Amino acid sequence: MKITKEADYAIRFVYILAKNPDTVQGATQLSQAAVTPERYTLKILHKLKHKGLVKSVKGAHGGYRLACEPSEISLKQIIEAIDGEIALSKCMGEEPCTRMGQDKQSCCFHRIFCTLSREMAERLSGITIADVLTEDECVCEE
Amino acid sequence: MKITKEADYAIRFVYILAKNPDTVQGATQLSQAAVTPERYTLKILHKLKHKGLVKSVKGAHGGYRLACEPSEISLKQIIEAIDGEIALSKCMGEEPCTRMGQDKQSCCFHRIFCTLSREMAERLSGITIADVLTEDECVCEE
DNA sequence: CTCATAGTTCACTTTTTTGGTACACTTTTA
DNA sequence: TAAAAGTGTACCAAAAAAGTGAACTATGAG
Repeated sequence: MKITKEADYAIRFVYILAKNPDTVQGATQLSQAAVTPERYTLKILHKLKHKGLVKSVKGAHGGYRLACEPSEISLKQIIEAIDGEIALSKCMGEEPCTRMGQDKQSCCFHRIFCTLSREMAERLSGITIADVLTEDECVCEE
Repeated sequence: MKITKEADYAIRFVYILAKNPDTVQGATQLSQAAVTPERYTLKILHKLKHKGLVKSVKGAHGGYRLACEPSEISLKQIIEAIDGEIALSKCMGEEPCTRMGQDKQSCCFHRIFCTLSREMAERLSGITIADVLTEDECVCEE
């Protein structure tokens, strides 16, 4: 019922990039800002790039920047880029399972977990990095 | 973002017990019905008992039965009995974290994840085993 | 044009969590 | 009182998560 640390880091990176739009930031810089191991940072950024959430700039003074506007990147996109599809139960991904000795096409929990997973995904897709930036301001003004 | 297999099993056990109220069912019986290893079943039942969700009957012809009505047992209770408190991010359990180099009392994601976790917990506490039994009937009538 | 910078890729290790066992108990009732 | 059934602790192994190393490639500034 938790997102992985990797997804957690990923959100942080996107957040940092969003805070400084139009600026290319190196992996070293990002690692320092988010307090994460540099190698690990690279790995995560690679996944984010692969999913088209960030873009990389090669060569001297290269680095990373967001591929689109903060308001166009949702938590769902980031989490799914790292952890894969949002599903509360393992029997989501598989075809309808036949556990519990039932010969029916789906186990009795399938539908409930499907619904919950979808709700969660929808909720997360409604929260963008732009929202997080706003929230951040609120926290800081406390 | 997934519940563990153990919690998944736990829900199944409670479900099976709920299907046959007023009947004491042995661990062996439950294992067969849910297709789970017997030893593991015992371990899970132990946790459920510890949290007061099921009761055990000792001695010959002993076994387990629900501690209360199916409508009084929510998915939240079962999942938390096994996996611990529902929290989407690791930084929930800890005290407000000071990552991201902020000297503020809480990181900018803390509040968002707190809200989401609470929402999820509330949603799960609204679904009882009685609901699952009903849902089951629907599936079976497809 | 060349070299330092920075990303890319693959392969690896360590740590933690999950899933599952073993076994030596205790309790109860037929 | 012996067999059936639950109790509890400790342990183990596989898998996933978390993190590392090193060789490689691309690029642009000087």
